[in-house]
Amino acid sequence: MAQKKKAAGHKFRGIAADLQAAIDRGEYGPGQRIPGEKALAETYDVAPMTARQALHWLRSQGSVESRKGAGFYVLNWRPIRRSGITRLARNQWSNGKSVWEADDSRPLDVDQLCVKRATAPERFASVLEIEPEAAFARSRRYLLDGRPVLLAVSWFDHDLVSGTPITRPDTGPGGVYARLADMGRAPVRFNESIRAQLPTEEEAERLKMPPERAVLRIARTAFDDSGRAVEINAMVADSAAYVLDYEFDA
Amino acid sequence: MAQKKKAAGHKFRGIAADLQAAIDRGEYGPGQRIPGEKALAETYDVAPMTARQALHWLRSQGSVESRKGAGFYVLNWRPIRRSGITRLARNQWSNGKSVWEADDSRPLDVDQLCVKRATAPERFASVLEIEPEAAFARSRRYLLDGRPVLLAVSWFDHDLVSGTPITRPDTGPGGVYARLADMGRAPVRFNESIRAQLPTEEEAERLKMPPERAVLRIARTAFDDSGRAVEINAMVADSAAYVLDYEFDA
DNA sequence: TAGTGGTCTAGACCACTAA
DNA sequence: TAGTGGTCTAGACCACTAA
Repeated sequence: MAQKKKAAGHKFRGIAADLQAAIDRGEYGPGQRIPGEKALAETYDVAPMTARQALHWLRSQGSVESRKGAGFYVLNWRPIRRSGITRLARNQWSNGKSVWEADDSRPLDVDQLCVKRATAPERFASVLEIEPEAAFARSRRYLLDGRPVLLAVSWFDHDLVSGTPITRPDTGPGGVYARLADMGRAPVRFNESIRAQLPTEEEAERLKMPPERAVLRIARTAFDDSGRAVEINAMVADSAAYVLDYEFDA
Repeated sequence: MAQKKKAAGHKFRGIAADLQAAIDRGEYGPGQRIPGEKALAETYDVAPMTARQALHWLRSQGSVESRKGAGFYVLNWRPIRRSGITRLARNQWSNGKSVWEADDSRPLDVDQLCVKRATAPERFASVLEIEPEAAFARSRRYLLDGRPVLLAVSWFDHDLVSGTPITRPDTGPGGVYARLADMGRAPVRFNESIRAQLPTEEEAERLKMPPERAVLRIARTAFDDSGRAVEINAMVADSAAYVLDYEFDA
């Protein structure tokens, strides 16, 4: 009968733990291939499905990535530290005092830039106090070393930004916030809401991430000095790539 | 109709989408049971494993929960809105302007309170500038309507808090921050770092959540006016239960 | 006692990769 | 061309639930 080396009915966890430990010990270095479904099934004397579960668990953790037809390969994320409150970022209070190993000094590339009139999700439209159809969207994708890590769509009141540089691919120095300031609608206050959810199929494809790994959804609303929302930036980040950081006074 | 191309080999996605749509339409209300593995396998003419994948996908989204031996039941989360920057919370800027349907007016219960000397994770110890063994931990679990939603462990320098009310279950009015203030080490600045990861087996059990659903890990570091870290609060939140909220000036 | 989810078996075919 | 991951089949036994 089936041999039970771990708690009954959790074989795949034991296999995953073994592999993770081997990765942590450096037995498999970044970029190296780890044993595949067939090899694990034989080694551990389990069904291929069970070996697969272990590999997918590692993948959804971000420990490995799978390449179809090629195998599973060790990843070594140095998460991007995203400072939500940028003007206060990197001050004396936090120098070198971080609970995560992370890095915020690497430049991100942008592609898939798309600016167009579009229909906003209901919940964004209501915050912007517009009809969903009366929205303008600036969409783009961010990459780190060629790997997609973040999707972002900025939503505006179409009537507000129509005819301004905000509707053009290049918004000029200072970006959209500087242009909003030019129009007398400078953002003076921000709200960021964060959730972790599964990616949609499209999001997973654009981020080249496995569909079972969570994304961080960050919705940043910018308010002008009259308290009206002038922009909502809806971001979707690969959860394996990001650490979000906020600093504030007591 | 926006029916996706039936790319051969994504049956479970179609089934999951059908069920989610039925839930969204209200065909299955909160608390109601949805068809199980066997029923779905028959209805859609697929293998039980395929039906199971669909149900587990819904579960990892937080749309349903499974009760062993009883079936899958519709959940209706009203996420808890956690304001990171509490002193600024709920001001004019954000009144009624939220992109998520959430609620922050419900009281949380506390259980599993445990205060003891303990060994801190390396990365916490180094931020607190102590040896891992020289740590003191205050651990507890928070529940909403009887459902666990958050685990929290506060880490201190053992030598600093030893003999103070911080080492007792009841820390008195104002809690640990007031006691730190009594000692001349009042927190004046905070840093919160956020990641989304899979729960450990123990975390999933204590939160009564499926192991494939992500948790939000929030590490809050409190600094005194000399810039030294006086406390690290390591929180683990069910990602289906929480929206994190930060507000700040431009 | 009948039914359910949790885990697992032992395969299959396909598209894709690397040599 | 041999090997791999992605998806799926058609079951199995177990612990547990609800009637």
